[in-house]
Amino acid sequence: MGGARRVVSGRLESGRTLHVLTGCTAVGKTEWGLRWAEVYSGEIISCDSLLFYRGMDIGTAKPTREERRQVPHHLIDNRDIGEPMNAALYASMAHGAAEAIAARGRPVLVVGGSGFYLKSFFAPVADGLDVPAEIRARVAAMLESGGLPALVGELCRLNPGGLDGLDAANPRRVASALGRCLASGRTLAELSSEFARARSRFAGWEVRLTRLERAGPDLEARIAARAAAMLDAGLVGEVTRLLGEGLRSNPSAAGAIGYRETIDVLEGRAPMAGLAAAIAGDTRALVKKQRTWFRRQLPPHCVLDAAQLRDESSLFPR
RNA sequence: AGGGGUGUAGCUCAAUUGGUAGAGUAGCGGUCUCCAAAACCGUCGGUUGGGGGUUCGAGUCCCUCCGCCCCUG
Repeated sequence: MGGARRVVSGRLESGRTLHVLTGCTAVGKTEWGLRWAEVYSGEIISCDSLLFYRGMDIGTAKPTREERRQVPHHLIDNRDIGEPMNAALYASMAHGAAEAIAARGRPVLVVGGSGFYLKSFFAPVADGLDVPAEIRARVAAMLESGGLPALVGELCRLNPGGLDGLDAANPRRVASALGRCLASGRTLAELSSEFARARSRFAGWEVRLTRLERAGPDLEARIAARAAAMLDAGLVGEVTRLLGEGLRSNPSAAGAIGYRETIDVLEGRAPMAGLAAAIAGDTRALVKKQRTWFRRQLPPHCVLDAAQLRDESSLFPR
């Protein structure tokens, strides 16, 4: 097996290639990614927005200690629950990890289902404009006192030519857009035409993107099993502990599937008896959102039926 | 068995003294430049448990049957 491995990985290592394995939650990408990385002596870069956080293990179905001993994993457990995370930071960290793995002469495998973070491997996701804390605070104060209309009004004043397709009903998008205009002194149209010329951090890499799919009933059964397994593994205890560590101060983490439903139970808004079903239901909703993203936002890619995969060598066909 | 309560969208619930049955959520579709398992937008959805009656008009009032819950025996 060692000999075969060397031959195959020798073929893979010509040039800088990024292998990206994605798919919706519970489709089986983690298992297949592990097999592939083990056989080809690769290292894994996680592309899941919640795996950064230390302590969020059970509810995120994080790769186990044992799995991480088998194959080196990157971008897992490197933030405390109270620390913010975002796509620009992710892109920078992922790029650093990929360069380091490639420098070791090993194949790079990205595994994950966070669409926006995934995008950073084949397109720019942020314009690099640094919005000072002072401006963010001023925008936040404006939102507090005048509500969304105040921000939109100010944004219109700064952009007499129009808002460039901005979703003016979305507080996050509006606040972010206003911050960028104030920080740069430019209009949204100017910023976006500049952004359109930006290149991905991985522009020099060959990106090979594969997405796993799975038939409805099969996936449904895996979602239910995943929710039940989380409870068996002690999800309630994990959430109780994280609440004590400030889970609530991180909206993304507190709103994550598995966590928000458990918080509802712990605070008496929902019955313990319905917890597994609630988690499975919200997981289904996530799967739908992921599929919309994959269908509409990913570049053309290879789609494989996870149930029919027999061999990791077919994951990234030429 | 007697007394009380209840029945409205897949689910949780609204609906002035009787006056065109609405929300949230799930479902379906969509947006995407620093919270993305986020945030936001659009849209489908009901013979108001069944039947009868009163009324110009009934989710609402009356009768009856059915289901569920609580109390008493």
